[in-house]
Amino acid sequence: MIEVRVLIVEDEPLIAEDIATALINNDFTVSAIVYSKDDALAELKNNPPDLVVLDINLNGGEEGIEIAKVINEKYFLPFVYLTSYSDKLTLIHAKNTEPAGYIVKPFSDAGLFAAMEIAVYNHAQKSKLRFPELNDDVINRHLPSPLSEREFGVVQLIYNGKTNNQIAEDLFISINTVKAHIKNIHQKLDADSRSTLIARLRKLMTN
Amino acid sequence: MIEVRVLIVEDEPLIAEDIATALINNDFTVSAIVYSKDDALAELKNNPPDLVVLDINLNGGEEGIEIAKVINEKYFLPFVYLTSYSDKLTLIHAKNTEPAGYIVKPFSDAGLFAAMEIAVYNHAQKSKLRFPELNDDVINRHLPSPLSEREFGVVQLIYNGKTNNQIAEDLFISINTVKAHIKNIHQKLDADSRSTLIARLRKLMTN
DNA sequence: GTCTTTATTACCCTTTAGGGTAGTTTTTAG
DNA sequence: CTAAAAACTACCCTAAAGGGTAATAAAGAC
Repeated sequence: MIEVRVLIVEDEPLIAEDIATALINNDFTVSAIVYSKDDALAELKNNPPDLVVLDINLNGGEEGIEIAKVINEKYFLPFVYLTSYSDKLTLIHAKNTEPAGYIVKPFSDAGLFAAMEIAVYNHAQKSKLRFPELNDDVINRHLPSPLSEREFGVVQLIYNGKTNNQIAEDLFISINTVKAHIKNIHQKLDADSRSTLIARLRKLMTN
Repeated sequence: MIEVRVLIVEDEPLIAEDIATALINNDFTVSAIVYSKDDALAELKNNPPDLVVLDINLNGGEEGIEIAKVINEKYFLPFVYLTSYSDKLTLIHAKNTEPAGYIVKPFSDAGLFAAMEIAVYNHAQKSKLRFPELNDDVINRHLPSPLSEREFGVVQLIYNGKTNNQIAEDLFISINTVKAHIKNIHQKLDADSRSTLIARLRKLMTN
């Protein structure tokens, strides 16, 4: 079991405490409880959690949504809104920030737990989509002259930051051979250095 | 408007033609119509589309689902199932392959169009998650000694395959300065070459 | 105002990478 | 079986990157 650190952003201390207790009972760790947007942003920067519980209506406004936007822009973290079904307009704004879930007040222990679990799970799924492994089919369909299997093997090692020497050792071939392969790879991918090669690979993998 | 090339996999030629006509009427391009799994795989390899319309029940079996699995493993393409609500077990299998949508037979022109639009849109959203831009906050929270703004600027250029000279030109500074920055960056990120640096950046961005 | 961090530059030297040419050995396809 | 493609190797040379040291200027913190 991996520790999940939760940041609670809620301006009503009693509710915040309730949530904290419920979370701890369900094997979560509370990284901090904050009562304002500024404190929330500071916590995100200095003591980043794995998940954020976010009251939509902070200090009478929609500060929760502003925090959500910052999370989406600057941090790759899941967050769940705390909501009491206030006004519909706020809920529309909230939905557009793509929250991992909602906790509706008053909440039950089980409901909280379920929302958190789903949030963590969905975020793990999303994580898998980021920086996927190189795939020869995806790459080759963009190339006039496709990479051979061996060349693709070399490409993967370059992509993972290996030097020519390390590649030679890994593949049990001479460094001269490695260089020859890289020469051909550079031609096929129109690159002239490892780093431009890697940048091009990323591009090919997204299209 | 960008051309969307659609591969149709459907063993009943009449239905396939219907779909093709409807697609063309809705400004899609049909890259090919195939009637078997083997032909579908060949098309994916040799003439890759942007989207696949996939009959679940090909040749009496569940070949459509097998094709879907290959698409998920080897290609990063959205696909929509063609289904006639046959048996529930098949539908469960189909759901597990994460299709971008379903087209239910008999389909209407509008229904087809909607399903395709949604599929294309969702796929574009997913694409954004792949290989995201570097983010200094995300990177710095993993580092004991964070990157300065300038260093992060250099990092981004390295990440995009620029040489030291190009970086110097881009930032209007001396190549010696660039080298000094890179030296510090390497220390902070525990790297000793551009490519290991890039690999490490990827790793930091996913955690 | 001083101290610290960041940014800037220079010089030197070593290692790594990249590009050209050329050759042999496997593998694979027709 | 033969031709073509892919894999492997060597050698040479140039360019780029990386690491050490050191010094000045600018910006921010206290």
